[in-house]
Amino acid sequence: MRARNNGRRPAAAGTVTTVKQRTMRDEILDAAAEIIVREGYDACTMRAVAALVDMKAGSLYYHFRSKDEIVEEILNQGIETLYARVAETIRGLPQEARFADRLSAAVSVHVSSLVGKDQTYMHVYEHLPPIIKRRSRKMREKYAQLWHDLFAGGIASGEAANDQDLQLLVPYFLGGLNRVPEWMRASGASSEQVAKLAVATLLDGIGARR
Amino acid sequence: MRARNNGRRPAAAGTVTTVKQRTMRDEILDAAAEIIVREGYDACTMRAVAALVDMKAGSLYYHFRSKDEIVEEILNQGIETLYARVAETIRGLPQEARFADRLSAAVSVHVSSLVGKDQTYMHVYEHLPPIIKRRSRKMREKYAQLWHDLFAGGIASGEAANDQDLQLLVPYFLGGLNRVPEWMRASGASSEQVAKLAVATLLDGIGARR
DNA sequence: AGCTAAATCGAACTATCGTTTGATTTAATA
DNA sequence: TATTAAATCAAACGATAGTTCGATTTAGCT
Repeated sequence: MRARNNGRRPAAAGTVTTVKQRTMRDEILDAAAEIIVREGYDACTMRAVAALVDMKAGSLYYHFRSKDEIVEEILNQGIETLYARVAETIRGLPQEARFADRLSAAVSVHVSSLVGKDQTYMHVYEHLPPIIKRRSRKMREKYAQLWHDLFAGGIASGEAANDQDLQLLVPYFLGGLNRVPEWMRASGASSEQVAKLAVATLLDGIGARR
Repeated sequence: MRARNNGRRPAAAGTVTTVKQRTMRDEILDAAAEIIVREGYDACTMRAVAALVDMKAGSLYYHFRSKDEIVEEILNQGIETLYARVAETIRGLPQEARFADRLSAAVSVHVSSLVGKDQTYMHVYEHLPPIIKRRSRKMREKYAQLWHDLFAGGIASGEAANDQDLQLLVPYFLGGLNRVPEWMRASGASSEQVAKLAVATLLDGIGARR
């Protein structure tokens, strides 16, 4: 583990605000992610990535140690960004927010993060070979825990039925949401529509009221 | 489109029952599917497939024209088998069966087809590059139509709320189900558990009863 | 036994992959 | 301007992929 610049400069002394600087490293990551999303993992060759940032393949190795490092970083950044956004959203809700509102907010952020213009790299996950997938398991579990806690809170407050096995419900629910981007683009649905559908369906179900 | 034996012999003259014959073609397909599921698409090389059926890579080309043909056939067989099973299950239900029962039956068959010992090849889909995925869109849409009709029937009979946008609900629901096998193996849940959870959640939701 | 077609082998070919490396350019500093 | 470090290039390397094809084996039929 050699020390590395990692493409980011420390904030200037005496400055509190972090300056978000766009580095070559970031551009390469974006390019690779774009190719994976659009054309699949196989199409994401070092030469293809390099071409998208106007470089030759070999030059990428100045910024990354290997292709795996690129892919792994895409995945990690994606999950961490998603986690940060959803966690922040939940944290920012008023104390008295109802379960339904918490859920709505979380789902909205989750879905829009996967397809919005601010999109993260998380759905890249679908395209990855199993070997690389496994490495990110821990972070994914941490993210699932976020939702687990959200649901548990709803049950504790009596706003959600407590006959749910959260160990099954959470991955089931998240699994459904993660698949959304694939057919969203085709159907032309918006993040808001999907979020609304997901929340309404999850909370009330589609059964006719008795 | 050259005429092909396709690895199956026509039933003998005068015979009504179709004899299911295990051909080399089928074994190759099984081997390839097994590798994809266990080790990912990248690991599914012609040499790896050949080794699993005790052959050399070149010999596979006696049975298939290309690797793509193998992968495509795995995908198509999987979807068609799934369609056939679910369609048959729904068709076989008594006329007076309630919507909840129809749904339960369909979900059970769907889920168990994805993970059971009788597993189809459908979850191979996850691992495929987008180019190959797109080719199967038509059949997948046909399958979705099956579920669309099921839901529409529930709404028509008043057993399901009619405020659902089925164009969104169906892919959302199926998307969730298709992701099930991945975490099922990890959590040790059974098909029955998952099917029960999915149906109960979809019908009643998890919101506390008012 | 001899023949024929099906099935498989063995060995190569071409293409492309990730990666390495020494030379070269670019940009900042002294 | 001279020096130096950062960044990129050009070209190749070895590995492995899908594929091809003539030779060889296997199995059924006469």
